[in-house]
Amino acid sequence: MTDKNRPGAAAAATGDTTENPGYRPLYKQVRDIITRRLAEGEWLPGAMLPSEQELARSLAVSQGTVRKALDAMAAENLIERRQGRGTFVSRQDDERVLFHFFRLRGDDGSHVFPESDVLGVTVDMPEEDEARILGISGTDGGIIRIRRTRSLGGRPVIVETLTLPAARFPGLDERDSLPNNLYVLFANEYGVSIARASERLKAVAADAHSAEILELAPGAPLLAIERVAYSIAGEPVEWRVSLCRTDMLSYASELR
Amino acid sequence: MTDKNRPGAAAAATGDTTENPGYRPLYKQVRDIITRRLAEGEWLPGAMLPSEQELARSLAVSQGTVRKALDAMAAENLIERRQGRGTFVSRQDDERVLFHFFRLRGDDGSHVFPESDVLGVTVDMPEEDEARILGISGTDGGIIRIRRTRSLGGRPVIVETLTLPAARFPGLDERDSLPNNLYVLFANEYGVSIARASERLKAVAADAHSAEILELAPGAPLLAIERVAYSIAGEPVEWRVSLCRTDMLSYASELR
DNA sequence: AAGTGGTCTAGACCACTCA
DNA sequence: GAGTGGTCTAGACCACTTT
Repeated sequence: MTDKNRPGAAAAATGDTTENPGYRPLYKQVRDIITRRLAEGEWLPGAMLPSEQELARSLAVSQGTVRKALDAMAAENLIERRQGRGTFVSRQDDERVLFHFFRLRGDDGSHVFPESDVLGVTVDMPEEDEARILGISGTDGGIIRIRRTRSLGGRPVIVETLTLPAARFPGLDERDSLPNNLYVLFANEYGVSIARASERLKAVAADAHSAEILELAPGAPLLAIERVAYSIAGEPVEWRVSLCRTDMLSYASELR
Repeated sequence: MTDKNRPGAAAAATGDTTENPGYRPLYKQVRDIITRRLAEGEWLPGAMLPSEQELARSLAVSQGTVRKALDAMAAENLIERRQGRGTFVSRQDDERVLFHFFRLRGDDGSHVFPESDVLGVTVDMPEEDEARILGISGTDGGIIRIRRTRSLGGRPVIVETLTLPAARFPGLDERDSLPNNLYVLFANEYGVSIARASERLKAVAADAHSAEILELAPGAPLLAIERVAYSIAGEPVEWRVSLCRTDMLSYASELR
């Protein structure tokens, strides 16, 4: 960070769009550096980052530049800043994060916590669509499929299939039990933090199997939620298809 | 803005949460002032705001403080900033805004423009739920209901009912025709700009009437989207319930 | 009292747009 | 070349948390 605004500064893959070459603001370079160190596990979830002053000194930039970089990372939910305390790596079990990635609400808007029951875990070679979505090429190994239901008050309301790249989660298929919140497991046991997800929703008719699990008549309307979740580094690490009965629940979306 | 950080500065209703009293940052006060002037129509959609220098001078704060206020407003999609050109009031017909409030996509992710056909416009006194959602009290007058379908390639894919507070949109019920994009009409003819919306989604079975319009069998699964849209000032100005067949479409949601 | 992030200022310079 | 927003710096002070 000695020569300012050097024209050849690499435009790393950071999700920025329509970036012109030849110029990359210092604070974005700083953001990329800190994000990379974060993705590499230098600071674990919940840990405190060095203070702005320290980071500024070690990166040889002004405190204001570090501040702008950290503010950008906080806007991406990678870190949390607390006045008087410090800057901390976001935790997947934080309530704010938890409900950010789980958009189903009670009809009165209340938060709900469905309990999960695993139906089965299998390891296999990916189908074509699975390989494409998870970015797996021929030699990258197999995938783990998890089938589970999620229940509210003993009533099954969701049946879902998760597809994970096995290389990322070694031994996951042999665990005795899986927690309710898989993202906490991903973060704590495999160093994979989910930063964002992209969802597509449809209304579908229940097939015979799902209908039986959800205690519905075949053909009943279900909300199908298809999710691809991405790590901090921006790689797809989970493909999840959920079928939900929405007579007592609804999916909340804020447009702003 | 003469006495800095005066403790008693009013904490206006700006959507900020858990605000402690007795202190309100200058840049938030500036943001509120400019947002209020914007909501009052001082600058129309597409118009250019005064430059940062001018605003800073007229408000007797530093340029950096104005910048932070404008950056916050840009993050709320109220304004758009373009380097070298200026700061402009967001337009509802801007492509970015248009698809921000319309989340249905083709199955390949493509943007899609359904054509609307109005089935009927009526003026009435609000039902209890309509009055509650739109914040209409007894003497505030009636509501306008618009029923319409939206079609892709001649095939109806959405049937929806919109409920509007009549006081906000005088004469809307007597117009010869209504445009495809109502939010442009709201902004240009009634000075009502939509700043944000809150949606709830469910999967439902098609009733006989909707099924006939959408050329489906009764009981077919439909995506029900219930939206409340809010003006810049934060008041609810539209309640919309859409029933969509999603065999060729899906609802896109980005979680980040 | 010490340390953290948050605000505010003032000034210099850069990138971009347009006349 | 003039005017705009964007970046970067340096320093002062404020609010908040912890010791």
